[in-house]
Amino acid sequence: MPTPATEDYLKAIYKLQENAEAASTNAVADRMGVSAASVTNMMKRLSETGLVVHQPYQAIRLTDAGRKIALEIIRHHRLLEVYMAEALGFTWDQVDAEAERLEHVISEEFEDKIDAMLGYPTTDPHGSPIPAKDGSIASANHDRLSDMEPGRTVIVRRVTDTDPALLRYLAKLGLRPQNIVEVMSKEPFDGPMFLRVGGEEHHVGHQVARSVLVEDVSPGETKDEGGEES
Amino acid sequence: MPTPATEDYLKAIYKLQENAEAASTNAVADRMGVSAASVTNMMKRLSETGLVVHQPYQAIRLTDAGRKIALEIIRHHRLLEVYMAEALGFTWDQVDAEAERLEHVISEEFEDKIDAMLGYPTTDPHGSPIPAKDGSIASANHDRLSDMEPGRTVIVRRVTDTDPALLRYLAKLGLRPQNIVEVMSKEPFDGPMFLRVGGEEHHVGHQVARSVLVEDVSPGETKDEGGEES
DNA sequence: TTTTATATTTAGCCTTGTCTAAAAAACAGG
DNA sequence: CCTGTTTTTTAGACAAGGCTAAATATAAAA
Repeated sequence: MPTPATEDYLKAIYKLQENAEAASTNAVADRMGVSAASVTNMMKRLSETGLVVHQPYQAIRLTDAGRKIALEIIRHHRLLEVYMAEALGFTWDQVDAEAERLEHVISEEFEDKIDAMLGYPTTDPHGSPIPAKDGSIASANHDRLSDMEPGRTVIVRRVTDTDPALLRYLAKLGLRPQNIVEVMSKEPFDGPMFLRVGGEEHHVGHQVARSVLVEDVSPGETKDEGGEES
Repeated sequence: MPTPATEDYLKAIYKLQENAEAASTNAVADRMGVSAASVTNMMKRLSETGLVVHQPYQAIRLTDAGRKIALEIIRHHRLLEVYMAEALGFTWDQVDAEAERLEHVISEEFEDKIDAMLGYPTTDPHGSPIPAKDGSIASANHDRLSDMEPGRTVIVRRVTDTDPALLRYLAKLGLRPQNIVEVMSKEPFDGPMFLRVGGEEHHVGHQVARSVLVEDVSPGETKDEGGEES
């Protein structure tokens, strides 16, 4: 069985790769809050146990075995988040920190029971997909709210930040999954956006809008697969 | 914050003391499944942090600070057991192992939420008292079923074993908290007892009967405080 | 292409928690 | 009161994870 530390490293590497970022030593160190030297050291050991591939000075990649563990832990994490929100009345800004610790210790039985009790949810309270038991995971190709042009109407699908203060702010604005947002206007040079959400109007900064993933549902908009903005 | 290992040591020492046994190095080692040398080593460090008092070659005692931590962890453990049994449908033989890992990682909020959701229970599924938040704990002075004489009628109050196989056996016999048991007969030399439980009759071995704590409710029986059998 | 800056690795050290083997203290029996 | 047994402690090692400081690659700039 992998240790909690091992699981955390694999998860960090997975998230970087998912984000299409290179899992460099520094990137992992940043995300984990440890020194770069600690990462190098850990990667040497994870290589030996066959969970990652790491040639010195190159990006770290997960092996199939490593990815499997990462996805199991992410599954635990997100199921726990849903459970704590639904069954225990935690708010969406509290669940991440709690799940961060519980994810390493719950049994397969515990996982199965809460999964069934929740009716086999597919996303967590922040809209992140919950990996299936077989290791498959839905990969939605959402846009960032910060990239949407004025006049667009979008549905919030996911929030990619775990900072409790930010999450409370987003909840107050109504920027939560499933809510509809109209982009009224947008200032240049990464300036603030002017939004209409559920009857209210708000100005939100660029950094905040970046962490909100949306789906364009503007009239006449067709779903195009993987189109980058030009 | 104490580490999980620290918490486990303090809990082990607490349980020995609760059982009126001396918390010797060997006793703790046994209970923890570690070597005696590991215990000596750990006690040196726990002494330095003021959680236990340990003079070489003498019994280990908890300080107030150490007892406080032990009780917090036992509270976590027992609340989690109730929660998993009531809310998640775990059987009473499964909850101990699961709680053993979860007890170290749940937050104060998690503890409070499940406590409230369960209606502030005072005992766990095995009848063990749940320490209050202030560190107080109900100390019931129960007898062992194995010590009860033929003719007595008793109510099962608590089971002091965590072995899943034994617990499943006890459940099948009906030897669970709140159930009424009549002692029909009892063989000498720690022989088996013949019991009537809920309309069925069973022969149970001495070791098994020893792990069942009961309250005497025979007709004409008065509650006497702390009376040892003569 | 040489210099400079940045990223990564090495080297060496530390803490926690564990172990085995050997030494020492405590206990028990005669 | 001495001797053998049991208990406990000491000594020394090890693995996991982490750190800092120094060395070395790599990438960027001149």
